[in-house]
Amino acid sequence: MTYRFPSLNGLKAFEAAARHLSFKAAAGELGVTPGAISQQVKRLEASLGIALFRRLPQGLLLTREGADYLPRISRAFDELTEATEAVAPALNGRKLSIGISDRLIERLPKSWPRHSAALDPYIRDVRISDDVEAIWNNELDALLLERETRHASLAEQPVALPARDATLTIYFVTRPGLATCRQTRAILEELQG
Amino acid sequence: MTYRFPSLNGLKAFEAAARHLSFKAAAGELGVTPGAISQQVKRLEASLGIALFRRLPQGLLLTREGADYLPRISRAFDELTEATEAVAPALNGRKLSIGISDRLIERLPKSWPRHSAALDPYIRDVRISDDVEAIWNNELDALLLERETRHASLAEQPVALPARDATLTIYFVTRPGLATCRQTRAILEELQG
DNA sequence: GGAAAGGCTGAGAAAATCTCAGTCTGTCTG
DNA sequence: CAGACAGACTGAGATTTTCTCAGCCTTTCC
Repeated sequence: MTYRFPSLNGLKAFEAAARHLSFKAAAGELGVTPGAISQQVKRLEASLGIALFRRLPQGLLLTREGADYLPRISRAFDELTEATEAVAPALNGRKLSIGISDRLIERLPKSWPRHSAALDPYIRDVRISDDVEAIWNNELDALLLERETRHASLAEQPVALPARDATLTIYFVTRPGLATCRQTRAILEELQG
Repeated sequence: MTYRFPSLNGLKAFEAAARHLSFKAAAGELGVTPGAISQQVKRLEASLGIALFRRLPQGLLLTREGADYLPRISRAFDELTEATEAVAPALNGRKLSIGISDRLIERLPKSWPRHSAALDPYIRDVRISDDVEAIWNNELDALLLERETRHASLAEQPVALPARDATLTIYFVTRPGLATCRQTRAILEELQG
């Protein structure tokens, strides 16, 4: 009983691209460049021996095969996500401690984060900090930073916010195990409005 | 709607290790060394923040969390496998052309492959060849070789056979898109007896 | 015509993963 | 009890995969 299926990274790229019908948008979602998506999808198509997309000047279209494939891949991904959320953080219900760099806090909407009632159940406290070490020490659960740390063992989720001065992209940094939990999702959604 | 879950390679290692309750056996199945499995599983556990296995002197045991996780991961993998088989090769029902290196054919059981009725529906012809190029030219669908080619864009499946002289490990080489199809499975099963 | 958008590609950089060789612990054997 | 063995772990370095970057191409829209 051996499972055999294509590169799982390729499937991830396909799934996102098919959902958006855009390599560029998929790239944004997955935090890579469009070229990377293009290459992943192409490799996937080569390994399956079929075309999943039709590239038209007006945009992408799923082929018949791609359209058949997508919902089943999505279902599998749902299962992986739910299974992971179910076992992973023994922190269901725990409130998170969050750090924000001082430079960033001046640029965030005033309403955030102290006065957002919606986040009360998820946030224990918010401190000024940009110390990534604090995450490893368990002093902080997450950091909001204006730059990526690109630290391989941390999860970084980009968030595009409307700020005082035009749009601001910030990064929500956590241990990987916290990247998907209810608390994190609630915070990110609230941030993005 | 963004899916977030741990490294898919790590999940693959976990799934195989949990099924065998052995890192070594999982390594054999996935065609890597036990050290690689050990590292993958460890990374997965770190990213989830929980232990999936208990390492006892007598062997591996799943933790409660690991045991909860496994069936759901397996189900997701089933779905990926089935979806892939459903869309992938437009060769359902096609018979395969197979090449066998001359050195190898002398060492295979006499019964194979020409006289195996079970394989009739799956094999069109068998030729003497060890030319990997022929796979890319579509002149051959698969090769049976005594060594790995380690060609990145080909799928190689090791097969342990009872041969004239003790055990013989050979490699079934195909395009990745053919690695999982019914024909291939039938041939491999027949080979392994 | 000119600019903008989106996808593609090749080269090289970066990251993830694997192998290798050696270690350790516990079990089995005589 | 010594010795052999089995299986898991580890760090260093090699290998492979994946990503970025910069530039190109085609189509659409002013």
